[in-house]
Amino acid sequence: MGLSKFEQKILEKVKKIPRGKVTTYKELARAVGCDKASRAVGNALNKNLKLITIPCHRIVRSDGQVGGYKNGVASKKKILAQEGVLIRNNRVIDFNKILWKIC
DNA sequence: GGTCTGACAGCGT
DNA sequence: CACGCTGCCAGAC
Repeated sequence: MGLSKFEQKILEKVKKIPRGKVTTYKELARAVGCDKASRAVGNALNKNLKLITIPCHRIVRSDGQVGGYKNGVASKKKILAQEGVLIRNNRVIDFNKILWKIC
């Protein structure tokens, strides 16, 4: 499979995010040792998009905004809502409460 | 190799 | 609180 080490590490972390929680591109970047690579993280998720195995909809911006999604932001918000994550005007409500911090 | 891209972050206005 | 700009980084070309 043609996934870089960087991408593999990202996806590993994403798989561990519990239902009903969210984490950020920045937090993921930090977790894999490149805290300034938040942009590259988004790229990695965009390419791989294994929507079933990898809950990439649980990744949001560090300011609580929903951010992007390959299938469309509307879809992302819908899935999050199904998991109990409340959203208003493209922003996650109680962002700090449901933020998943990666070890 | 150099350059461009984008599901970002931070800061100023 | 909303925009806009600049900086950043791994990948794709």
